[in-house]
Amino acid sequence: MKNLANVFKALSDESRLRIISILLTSGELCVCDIEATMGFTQTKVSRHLAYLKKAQLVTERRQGLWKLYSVSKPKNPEHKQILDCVSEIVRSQPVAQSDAKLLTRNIKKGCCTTFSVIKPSNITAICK
Amino acid sequence: MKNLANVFKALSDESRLRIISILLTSGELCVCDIEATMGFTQTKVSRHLAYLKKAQLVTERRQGLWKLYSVSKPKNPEHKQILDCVSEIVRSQPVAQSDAKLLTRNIKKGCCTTFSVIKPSNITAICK
DNA sequence: GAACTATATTTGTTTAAACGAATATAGTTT
DNA sequence: AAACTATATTCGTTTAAACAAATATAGTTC
Repeated sequence: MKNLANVFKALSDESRLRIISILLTSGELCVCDIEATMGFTQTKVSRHLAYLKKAQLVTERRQGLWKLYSVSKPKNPEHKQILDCVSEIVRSQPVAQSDAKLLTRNIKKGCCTTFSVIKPSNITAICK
Repeated sequence: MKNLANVFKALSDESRLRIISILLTSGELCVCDIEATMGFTQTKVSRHLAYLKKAQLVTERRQGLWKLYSVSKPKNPEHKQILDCVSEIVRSQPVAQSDAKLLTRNIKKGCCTTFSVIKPSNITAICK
């Protein structure tokens, strides 16, 4: 029960819920794309992602200079139950839709997850 | 999203999750039965119940001297979605089972929800 | 209405969360 | 290896949560 309480604690912050929301719609995002989409500072995004990761709600993989975050794949039935419930609830929130639009606009600008398989040198030439 | 975050905040404490759990198994309980079952102080139980009530997770009705608490009936589709998810998850936690046993033992002792429709004077003669 | 009982709130203290600014780390390019 | 970039962590400060002990409130009994 302590662990479940910690999962809920990780979900008890609006910024973190919004991060989960846009990760659900995008599949995978680098930290700076989350910053750009939500207008958060780098520190803030990084800290919240660390919190979500500690609660096993998100997973990260390195891709060159970037770390790409996504909502975790469930590890066992209980974990799946929680992730499914959370996903379903978060997706049905109104803010989820508006954030999804912000994300789309950001991706159209091309910075920088869309290019995360491209060499950094080429990306910085295109973005910013 | 802010509201959802607050709901999760209300769920981010082990004591509160356990209270929800025994309210689910019992249907309705007075504060002192929760105290007795979980070994919590009166202040602690009352405070946590106030928190849960503020998040609309539990409801209370007065019955004589007692206040009987129960998990809320959903008020709208979103509310129902959250309550259903939470109930399902909480019920599947291991501690929920052991707490249910403690509750049964407590009810057998007859203090005091089982008698909440009886006059207080008669109850105190039986319990304590 | 006075004594009593169940529950709620206040008070003071301790522990944790959130934040920006600054600094550290690890991978990349040249 | 030095300069650079994306992300993580530390630091100091502000705001909130948790708790027990004490007090307040509202309903009950006599």
